[in-house]
Amino acid sequence: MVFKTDSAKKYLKKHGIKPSTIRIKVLQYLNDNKCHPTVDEIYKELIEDIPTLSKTSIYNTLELFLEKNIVDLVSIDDKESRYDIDTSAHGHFKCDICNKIYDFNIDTSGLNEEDIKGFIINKRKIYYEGICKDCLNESNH
Amino acid sequence: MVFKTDSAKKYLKKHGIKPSTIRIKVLQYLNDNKCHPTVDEIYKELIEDIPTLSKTSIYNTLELFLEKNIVDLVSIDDKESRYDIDTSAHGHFKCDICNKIYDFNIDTSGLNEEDIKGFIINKRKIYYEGICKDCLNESNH
DNA sequence: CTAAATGCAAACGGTTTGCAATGCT
DNA sequence: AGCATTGCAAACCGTTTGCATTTAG
Repeated sequence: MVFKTDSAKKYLKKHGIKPSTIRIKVLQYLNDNKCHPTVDEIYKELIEDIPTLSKTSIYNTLELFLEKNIVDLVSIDDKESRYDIDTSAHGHFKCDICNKIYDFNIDTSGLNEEDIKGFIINKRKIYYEGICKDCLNESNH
Repeated sequence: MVFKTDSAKKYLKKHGIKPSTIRIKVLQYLNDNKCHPTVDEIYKELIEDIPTLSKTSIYNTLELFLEKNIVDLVSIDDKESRYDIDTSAHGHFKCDICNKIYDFNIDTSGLNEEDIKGFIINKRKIYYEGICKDCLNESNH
């Protein structure tokens, strides 16, 4: 699903973000690459289109997107931050072998949250680690 | 609950760790301060007892503890790593106001993990963010 | 014209690394 | 003596900062 420039502009405006060139490109990249990219991955891709691009701008843009709640920060990787355009409730699974990150649906509504009753919960981050199916099959060869 | 030096030694040996002075002290610190301390916090405390202590040794020790599975890494704080001597299944709540980290019991057995069926799950990390009761009360004054 | 957005280079800070010094058996 | 542990200093690297430059309405 490609995010046309016009739709991207509208989308940003709707969320109170002035649609600059970089912001539109980053939004489109996130939408086309839902693999929770890092700043570096986004930068390496967009520098092809925008030769004067700086990483600072990527950082600024993602910071703004986080504030406006159109992306989520994924901290499953201890080294660098990843960004997810899918802000709906779901979990992330990281394979210890291939390091791929999988999304998975998770219904947290049934969870017993007695211990933190009366707390305001703004975000639930569910990170699993283990070995994915592909890597398990690989090791059976 | 204080971890006597002898018990700490036994505990380390049982988990295949040679009990050096630093390892014993770090274990005792983690056991006495179950607030998921950072490397810096541990270092600042232990340097009082061991004037020649280096941060590298704290890093080494915690790395070893992680390998031997007697501590868990808590990555709820994006800036620095925290370490938890309680390796039983439980969630962590971080207050956005006071930054305190609360443990809470959570029963993940009821979660629907259909999407990652066939995966080996080694670790489930549950991080919540929001506002804790204390800070909510504070704002009512 | 003006304010916002972008770019650049340096700084920052938690963590890692290589190696020398020390400690333990 | 020999091997593991510890300490030191520098390197590393993702991220932040300050400020100059450019862009857009």
